[in-house]
Amino acid sequence: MRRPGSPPAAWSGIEQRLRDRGLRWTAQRRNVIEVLADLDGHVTGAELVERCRALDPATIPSTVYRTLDVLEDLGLVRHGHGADGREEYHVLPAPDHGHLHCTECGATWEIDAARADTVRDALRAGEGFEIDIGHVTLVGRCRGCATR
Amino acid sequence: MRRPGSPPAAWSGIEQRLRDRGLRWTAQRRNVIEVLADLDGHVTGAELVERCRALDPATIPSTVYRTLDVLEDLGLVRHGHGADGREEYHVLPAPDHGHLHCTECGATWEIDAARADTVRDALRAGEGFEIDIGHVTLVGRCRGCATR
DNA sequence: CGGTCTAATGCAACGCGTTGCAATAAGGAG
DNA sequence: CTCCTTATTGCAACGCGTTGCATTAGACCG
Repeated sequence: MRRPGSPPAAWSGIEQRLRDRGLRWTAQRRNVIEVLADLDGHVTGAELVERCRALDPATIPSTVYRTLDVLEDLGLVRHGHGADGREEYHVLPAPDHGHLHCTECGATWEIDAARADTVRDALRAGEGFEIDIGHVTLVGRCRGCATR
Repeated sequence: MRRPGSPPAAWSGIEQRLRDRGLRWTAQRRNVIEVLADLDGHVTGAELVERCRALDPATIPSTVYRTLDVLEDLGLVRHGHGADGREEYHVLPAPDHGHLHCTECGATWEIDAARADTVRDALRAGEGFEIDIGHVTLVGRCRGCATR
């Protein structure tokens, strides 16, 4: 968690980056970004909307989602799908990790880039497929539940 | 595609299997099953509802989804999430295959069990994780789009 | 053939996210 | 500072799926 008032470098140039693309710097976008900058890791769409509403009760969901689309274009966030298919946003810069979910015990956790690479390599070798490992949560059973 | 009137073996005992569990054999369930039996492979939830409505215009979505839950308990279908997070149902018996989706060209295709096993093995070895490969659609870039 | 128990249905409301469209407001030009 | 262009917003409606609850109707029993 970040101290308010010390925006990470990733967010600092954003106002200019938007303008350079002919996009606009609005109060609503400022809010979304303020919330995102205060986050580390993941948020679901609904959670993000909630947090924006805390900052500005007049927040409209569709505006938040559209802002996220723009930020994704800029490479500042990436969306994925959780175990239940819900939207999940990763704030960048983030290591290229993966997510696993155990259907038996309900746990969800991350695997680091090195582990994720073994999966990536498997698909690259056989299928020539370059997986976006962070995009979906892989579902199955964890070591504990599988052996039990 | 199946010829009407020749239900596959998998569905034949279902009426009894339901009753054995204290569940009931209803007209609505019959409809869902009739639609499923006429299918090979996948359907999205919405598509299935649509097809049921063709059979009985009075079909209610929530009933269809609840029936699918029951059938999943019985092991006759399994649900997964498509590239966009939508529900997708696999009719059994189905080989334990995987699904890939290319974000660049939009294609979605299957990989057979053997290929899927390389992914499974990668996760089993490192993480002790038993992936349910059919549950989610893996997203990334296909060979063509990746090299281009 | 009723009577009884309770699984299943229909319905209405909700949750998350997306989309179309008219109204608003950035932000560059004069 | 005012005007103009058009990106963005707010809003309302939609799509897919889920949930709670009162009502209906399977299916077993005597």
